[in-house]
Amino acid sequence: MSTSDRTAYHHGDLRRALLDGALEILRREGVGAVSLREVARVAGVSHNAPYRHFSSREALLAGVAAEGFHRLRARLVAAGNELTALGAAYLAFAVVERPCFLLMFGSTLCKADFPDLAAAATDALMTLDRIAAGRATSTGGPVDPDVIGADTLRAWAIVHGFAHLVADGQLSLEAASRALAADGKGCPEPRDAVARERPAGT
Amino acid sequence: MSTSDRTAYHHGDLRRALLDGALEILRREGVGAVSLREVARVAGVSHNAPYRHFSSREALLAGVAAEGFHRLRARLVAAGNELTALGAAYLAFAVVERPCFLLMFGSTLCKADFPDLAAAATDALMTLDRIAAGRATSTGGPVDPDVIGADTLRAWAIVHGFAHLVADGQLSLEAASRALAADGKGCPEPRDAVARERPAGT
DNA sequence: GATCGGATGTTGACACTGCCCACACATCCT
DNA sequence: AGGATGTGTGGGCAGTGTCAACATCCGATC
Repeated sequence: MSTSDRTAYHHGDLRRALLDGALEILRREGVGAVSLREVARVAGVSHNAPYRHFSSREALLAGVAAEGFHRLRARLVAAGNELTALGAAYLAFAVVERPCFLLMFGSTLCKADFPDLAAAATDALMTLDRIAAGRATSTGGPVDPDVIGADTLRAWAIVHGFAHLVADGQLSLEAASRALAADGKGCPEPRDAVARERPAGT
Repeated sequence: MSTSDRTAYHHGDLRRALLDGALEILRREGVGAVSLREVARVAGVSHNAPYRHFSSREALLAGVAAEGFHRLRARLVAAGNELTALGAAYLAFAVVERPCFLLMFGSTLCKADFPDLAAAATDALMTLDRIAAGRATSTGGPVDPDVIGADTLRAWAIVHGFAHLVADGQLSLEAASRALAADGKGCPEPRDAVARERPAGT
């Protein structure tokens, strides 16, 4: 009834509508409120229509999470290649997209069950490494700590830790940002000095 | 029927049995499988008995999570006061008690709704700071970044980040342990030198 | 252009869940 | 002895995920 307005029997792009609706509900009311029936209701279809596009509720959530990783990746790319800016972007995503962030890195989904989700996650993280280290890495497969830079790994852990602490409400965004900025400058120890040499934007 | 064996009508210590049963199910089948009815079934009581001890499913989960924080605290205390050992203990908890860890730091529970849970969390984290910094801090209330040591905050974020990455399966335990150990020695930069001077056990 | 197959959406049903109600039982206090 | 109170029971309701059978539409093929 929206995109191509065929006959009102076939939706047009129900899969897209379901993902959008699910994200909307996720953002407003949390992951617990995302039910197949409610999402179907929002999309204006019967309670079983979603099963033509997602094999289960988990699969729908996996789709939403995968798109979350795509957005995270886009934010990282847009942040430029300075470590501090990358960290800020990561943190901002965790705050602005809190419910989605918690879905992406939570216990609800087992990434092994959803290859697309796993790929999206790896892709985002490899992008982070590629930007931070200023070199090209292949995508796909699990994160290999021997491939990813040791510096990037450490930076990732710090930022990820702060992001979770903030998302959980254990720490204020201000405190985390301050600590993160201080760490970025205060503790460089350039084992992988090449990546740090470039002045970068901001 | 267990502790004091009164009349088999009154359970004896149902609250305890419910918490134990819930933790058991949580460990074996994940948080999604923890339902009030199933927990009641395991405890051998009617489907409504749990409501005499927990006002909702969330409240039961909050109780389980609070006990998780107590166990985490115990592990930290037992680990001694060397930073590396503390980090390893934190990481070990995330791996061994993965479902509980994810419940404790996940989006399922809003800590603001459960004061006991919030207190348990703060208590564990303040214990971490107290051990790491070798000084006494007051307990209760949210974590104050001006009270907690800057060094501890940074260490906490790193360890917490690695713990989540491992728990999510994004990183192997070995890689995280290695990176953590390397970081513990490689990047001291003792702003808060007092805490590090003591040789400590192990 | 008619026909048929596959993709997509619908209706109905079942088992399960959280939560509310009224009721039964046990214990304790006066 | 006799309520008052805490604790467990049984029934019921609305909501959910999922399955099976059916309806409808689109596009390829004759």
